[in-house]
Amino acid sequence: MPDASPTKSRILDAAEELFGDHGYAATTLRAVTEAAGANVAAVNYHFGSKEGLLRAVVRRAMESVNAERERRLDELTAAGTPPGVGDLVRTFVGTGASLVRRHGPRGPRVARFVGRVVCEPDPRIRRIFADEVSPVEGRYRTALAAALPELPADEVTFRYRAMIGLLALHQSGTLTGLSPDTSPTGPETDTERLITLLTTAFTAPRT
Amino acid sequence: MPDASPTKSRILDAAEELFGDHGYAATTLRAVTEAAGANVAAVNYHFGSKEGLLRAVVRRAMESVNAERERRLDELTAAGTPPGVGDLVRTFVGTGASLVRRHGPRGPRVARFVGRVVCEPDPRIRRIFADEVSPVEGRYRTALAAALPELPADEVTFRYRAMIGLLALHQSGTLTGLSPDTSPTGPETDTERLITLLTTAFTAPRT
DNA sequence: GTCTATACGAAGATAGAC
DNA sequence: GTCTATCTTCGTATAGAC
Repeated sequence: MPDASPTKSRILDAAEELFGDHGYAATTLRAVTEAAGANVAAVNYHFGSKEGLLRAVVRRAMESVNAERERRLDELTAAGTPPGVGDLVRTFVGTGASLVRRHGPRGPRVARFVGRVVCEPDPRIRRIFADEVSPVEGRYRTALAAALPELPADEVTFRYRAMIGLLALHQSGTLTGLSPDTSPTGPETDTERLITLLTTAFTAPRT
Repeated sequence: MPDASPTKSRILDAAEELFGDHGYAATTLRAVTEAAGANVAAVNYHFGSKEGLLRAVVRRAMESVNAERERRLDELTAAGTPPGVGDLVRTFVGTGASLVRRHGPRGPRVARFVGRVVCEPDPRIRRIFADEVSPVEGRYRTALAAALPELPADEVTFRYRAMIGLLALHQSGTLTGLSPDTSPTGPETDTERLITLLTTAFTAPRT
């Protein structure tokens, strides 16, 4: 269903950009509605609250990633032999990094926004994101545990969370530097480096 | 030099706790001064601004960590043979995790605060933290590059930033779960797991 | 149903009294 | 040094135009 309201859609676009650029708490609703060419009260009408607006932006950004992660995990498990750690990490990280391509011209903005939301320490914001990705997250964690039978379940969880965190830092540009465009190498190189780092980290001996 | 003003000291304590619990942006100056039993304008007088208060809290939290990181790196390099990756990672991560012990009863609060600040995506906040740790940070990065001669310099930097990021996520409790006390294992176990993960990750093949 | 105009209480910052 | 008063701006709530 395409957006019934053009105002609603413009507010989503503006919030996505401003939340990603300045963070959730530092972004004022007035800045969002001004950029969207709408009135302040419109966000309360369409999304209920500032938090409701955040949830809507997260959902729009993540639903296609969730779908592709499901699809590729289905492919991996349908192949007969259970997927290895390398395949799982590459699929998960690669799908996350493919946010940029998936959202067309809005791609870089979406990636920056998502990376920033995942790093957010506020429990309420973390909860909103967790709600949107928890189904597929559970499937990957189970598959990783199966691929690492010698590793205790809680250490798998520990490393899984490290993967989520590093992917988020990668997407928000923290891993490449303070300024977004200081990286001498391209973003694909960093993604490959992240996959290498994480795959090796997962196969570390148990502690 | 002990604090000239008891009000100033109480404001630092209160800000450390509230910034760590609710994040910088979500913490109101009124909540800080109320918890400190002082007037709202006292923080503006003593620290210039909310940002100045943050810088003061960061400095008080990190100066002993910086000092111990310097000291232990001196020990490591004075031993004759250049330090290996495992020693460097263990020293760096262990020193960061020792925040808890180093600040006595305030320890857990300081660790939560620091972890949260490092994860903060706001460039101004990141800059404040970077200012306080940059000298010793440079020394560790150089030592890591020397211990990994086969790795390109920018990939060392990439993995170094991953270490900083994961240490921060570890200290803010993101790696152990959404709620702070859900971890079935103790914090030392998680620190050991982090050291294992990072040491293995550093020695991954170049990409 | 969609949206705008506007008002309310609370927050951060500042100036000046003491 | 510390506090009071005040200014601007924030998120939210209400009422009504179309």
